[in-house]
Amino acid sequence: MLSKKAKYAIKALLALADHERDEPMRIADLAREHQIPPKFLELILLGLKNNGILQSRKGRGGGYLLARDPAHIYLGQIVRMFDGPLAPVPCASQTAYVPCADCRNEAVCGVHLAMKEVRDATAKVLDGTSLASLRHKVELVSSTALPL
Amino acid sequence: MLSKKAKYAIKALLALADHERDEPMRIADLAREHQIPPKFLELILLGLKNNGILQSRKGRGGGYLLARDPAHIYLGQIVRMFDGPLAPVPCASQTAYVPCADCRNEAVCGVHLAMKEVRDATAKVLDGTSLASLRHKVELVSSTALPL
DNA sequence: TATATATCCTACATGCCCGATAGGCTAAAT
DNA sequence: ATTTAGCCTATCGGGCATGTAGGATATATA
Repeated sequence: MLSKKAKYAIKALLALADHERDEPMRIADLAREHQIPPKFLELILLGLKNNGILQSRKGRGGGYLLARDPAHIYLGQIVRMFDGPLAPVPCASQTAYVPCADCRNEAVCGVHLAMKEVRDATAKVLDGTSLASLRHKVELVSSTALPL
Repeated sequence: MLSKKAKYAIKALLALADHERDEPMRIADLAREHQIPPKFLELILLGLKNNGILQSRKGRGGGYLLARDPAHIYLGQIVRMFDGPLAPVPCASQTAYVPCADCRNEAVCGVHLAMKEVRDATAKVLDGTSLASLRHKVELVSSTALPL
């Protein structure tokens, strides 16, 4: 299950990727436009900044902007940051491997085997999707979609 | 994150798939062999029975057995049963679709798009893996693995 | 029929974490 | 100096996952 934090983070980042580069956006505006509790979003954006994904400017005319090119910001990093490893079980994680206490021999564990496949499939999607590519996909879909 | 329930369920089911068909296994034995709290496992197996995946026999010589061929018991069903839909967000679920309250237009939502891909990838793995095929994979891996 | 065995079922405890809020601090622009 | 907007820590409430308790029910065996 994707946490609200990760979900809100992705939404905000996509909005920033759509926005004029070098023009900061304010928390309050992002929150209003995407129906996110403003104080909660504040926390989230702060986290993104402390992880080097966002930059900020304080004071009047300030706000947040992407710290690097949206083509190099991947969903995998965002999701891991807020929700931890992608793997459904710690023993199947590549980035945060922890063995199971109750598992005698991992090589013979069906759960391990199956969940590693799930992890790999998930990682392939999320580590292969950047803000830029996602933005592009949305563009494609919406241009062919029926109007409301 | 895979819940303990789902994890224990898969382990127990694999043990049953390895076991003589039509020879019931007792909760206590399954629990001991796989380091699962017995009363907790009881709950889990009961759930599996009420969902038609297991059969049971009461009294002396009783226990649990698979209700159908292990080649037709898929991990997807097990995981959904204990942990709910595979999709990271309800609006990306195929089996339990619920729209997001905060989403104006799903077709233009990047989160929706990306998470649908994650769901599809996960479902492909879990709905494509049966107890029998998983058992077979474990066999293959363990035969080529180095001994402890 | 009596006893032992093993599942059935409901209720409960408990601890953790997610979502969200509060409120003061700091920096920058005007 | 004042206003604006981000920075940061603490806190809180509610829900859920994990696990436990204990009795009811069904079945095999002696």
